[in-house]
Amino acid sequence: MQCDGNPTFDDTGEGELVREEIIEAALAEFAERGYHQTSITHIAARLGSGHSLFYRYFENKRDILQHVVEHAMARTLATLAEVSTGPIASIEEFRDFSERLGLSLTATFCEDPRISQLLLQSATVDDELVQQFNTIFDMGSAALADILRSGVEAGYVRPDVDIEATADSIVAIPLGLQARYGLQPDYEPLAARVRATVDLVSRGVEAR
Amino acid sequence: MQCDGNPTFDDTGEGELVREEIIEAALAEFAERGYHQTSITHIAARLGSGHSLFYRYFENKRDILQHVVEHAMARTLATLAEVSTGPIASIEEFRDFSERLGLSLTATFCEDPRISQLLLQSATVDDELVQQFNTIFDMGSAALADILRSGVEAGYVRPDVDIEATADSIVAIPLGLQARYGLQPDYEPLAARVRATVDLVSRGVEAR
Amino acid sequence: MQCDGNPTFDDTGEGELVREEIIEAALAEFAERGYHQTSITHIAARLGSGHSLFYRYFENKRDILQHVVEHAMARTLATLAEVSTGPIASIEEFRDFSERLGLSLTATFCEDPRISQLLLQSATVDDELVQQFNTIFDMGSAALADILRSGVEAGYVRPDVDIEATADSIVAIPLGLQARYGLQPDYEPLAARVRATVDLVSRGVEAR
Amino acid sequence: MQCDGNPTFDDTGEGELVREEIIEAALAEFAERGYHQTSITHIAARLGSGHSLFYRYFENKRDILQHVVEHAMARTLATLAEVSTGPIASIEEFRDFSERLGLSLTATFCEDPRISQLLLQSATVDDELVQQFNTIFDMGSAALADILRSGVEAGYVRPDVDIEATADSIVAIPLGLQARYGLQPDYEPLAARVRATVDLVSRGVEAR
DNA sequence: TATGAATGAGTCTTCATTCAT
DNA sequence: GATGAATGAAGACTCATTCAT
Repeated sequence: MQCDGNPTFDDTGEGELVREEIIEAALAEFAERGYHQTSITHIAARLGSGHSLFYRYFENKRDILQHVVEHAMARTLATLAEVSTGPIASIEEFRDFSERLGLSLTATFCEDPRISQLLLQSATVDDELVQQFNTIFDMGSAALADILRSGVEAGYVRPDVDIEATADSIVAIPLGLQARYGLQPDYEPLAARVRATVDLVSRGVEAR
Repeated sequence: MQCDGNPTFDDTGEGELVREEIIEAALAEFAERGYHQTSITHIAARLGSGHSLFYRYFENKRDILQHVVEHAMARTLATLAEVSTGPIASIEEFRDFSERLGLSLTATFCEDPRISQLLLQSATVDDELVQQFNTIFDMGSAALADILRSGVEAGYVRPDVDIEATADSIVAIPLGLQARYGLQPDYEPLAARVRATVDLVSRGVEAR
Repeated sequence: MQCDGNPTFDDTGEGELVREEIIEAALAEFAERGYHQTSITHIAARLGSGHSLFYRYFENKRDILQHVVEHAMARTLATLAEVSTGPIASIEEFRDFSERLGLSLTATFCEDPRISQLLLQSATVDDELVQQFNTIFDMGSAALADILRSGVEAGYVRPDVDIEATADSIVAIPLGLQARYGLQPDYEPLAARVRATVDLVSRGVEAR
Repeated sequence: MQCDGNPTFDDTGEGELVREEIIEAALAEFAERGYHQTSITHIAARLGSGHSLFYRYFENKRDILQHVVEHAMARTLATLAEVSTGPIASIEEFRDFSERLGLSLTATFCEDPRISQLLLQSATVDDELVQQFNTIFDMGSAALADILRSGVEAGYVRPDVDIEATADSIVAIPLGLQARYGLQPDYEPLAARVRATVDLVSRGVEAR
């Protein structure tokens, strides 16, 4: 009766494979028609299996959204992790790092736009997901704030910037762009926006 | 079929008042529980009227969303109109104008956060509303691009900026901030973010 | 509260005129879209008046159907009355009378097919109307039985016919034809069917 | 969309049984209270099941009417098929065949009067069913016309009959009788009418 | 483990009817 | 007399969820 995510089988068995498949199918359907317009039957149909299979692996519809979002988030974070480097010592390194990060994210989202579509939708479902969204935003902003702070210390960032507020504004940029272009992303135009953003931000915070 | 938006009464009569009331109630419900979670009965209950009254004034649920969104948009545009000024001749004027615009919008959204909540939701309903959203974004971006172009001509904006891409990035900022803070907006922190954004952008595009 | 068909005004006043108009409009709508698919609003729209006017003149939707049917029936009976003649003395006179009757009815129905459409529908509404329909049928059959009986006495109808059963069968013919051709009646083909029927019946009952 | 008449099970499984039961229940309800007065809930209540079960097996209310009508038609045609014989060579054989046919149909309808009630109703639902009704009528009439034509060739039918028109008139007879007596059929009186009809028609077309 | 039959709560929508003006 | 605003009962239909097999 209680299904806490793992049925009887252990996490590495075949069951986990099925779970992945379901999440994949759900991601596809949610992204294509939206969470509210997607029924369990839609997901099952894409899997080519009966719809009650779903309930062996997930509590309910809401439950799987949670998992799908986490899944998508994990993939995004993996992209971010690839790009992280050591400490940033100059505005050129900052610019360089930002561009690599931005372009890499862009590539990821262009490759699988469903992730982007999903994230935008998730906030309309309930407060808990909104909280989750906010947490991610705040983590991103905090990380950026750290960088800016060390930039101030290192002297390549203006000391008079409002660190937290500026970090928020910067993190907001890819988010807003995703809202506008996320549904049918084209790499080239988006890459141009990334470069423009990097330019804007670098000059905006640079100490002179 | 029989109700094309306006019943028999003319636009200035009492009927129009009821329409406004319904729109107001729908805005409240949509913002509070989300479009998909709101039923016609919810709206009617808030009005204290029978649910069929709704259908005298609006075609269906989708129809009223359209109207509510237009309503909200109109209010937002009214705010923007108040701030618009003549030509901008220097980076200081640019900074000044941006700040007035941002703070004014912030005030509007803080006063009635439901507008912001609604706009974010609307895109999850159907493609038509997504298009509408994109159109608004593009209009904002185009207006800003015009300003930047004239700034280049006037010499206070660097001539090497990618005008369109930069305009998009800048418009994305308030959008992203709204996604993060729109649901429970607090004027002061948001105002700080506006100022930080203005600072970032002004320095980012300024010719030196 | 009780509306027994006549409001306060007397039957010859203007009120009666409005009643006729409503009945006419209802007949048109019922015939065009069917009783169940017709709403009071449809009728009012055709009249170009408010829908509550209806309730000044008729109890409810069911009530007006009753009236419309009676109206249609009265028109049909008027047609029949025109054709009735004195006693029928020979098979030629029988044939002649039948043909005049049949063609006259055909002409009436072709002129206003709505009557025919209505009568066919009425039976699907409730038992009372079915009873009414049966009564009409029986009256027709009884009248025809009288004629046949006098024909037997006069010697031009075979004495071995089952009078009642045969009368029923004969009355059934126009009814069945109406079911098939009543909705879009064309005079010529229907006239041919009338003539064929008269021929069939006359020869069928004729004494030799 | 997902239910095209047959769910996943194949036609021979238990599912087909349930379908039959639903059709039977719908036939009963439609006949008893009329198509328009019958709700899906009525049908489900008769089945003793939830109303949504219905939608697993049929698209919608209109859909099941179609099926019920086809079901009824099939039973009727089965009756007709039993009676069909080889070529008819004389007026006596014609009379004989007609009587067997008529009595057989009468027996069928008396046994399950709901079929008759249903067929009469179906035409009030929509144009498509009216077309279907007309097609049946025309098929019957065409078959009868063939018989009459071969009767003319064989010499036992008067050569001066208007074949098509007469066939229509004859087919109209059972139809009209059904309209009058179909709702509460009694075998004996109906059999008398069949015999009278056969008598009338045989003498009416017989060559002398 | 997997299936699909069954259910009932919930949603949108229509429409006959009433009532204040 | 006439209007149209308002209502509530009722109906079609969907879908998440459960359960027996």
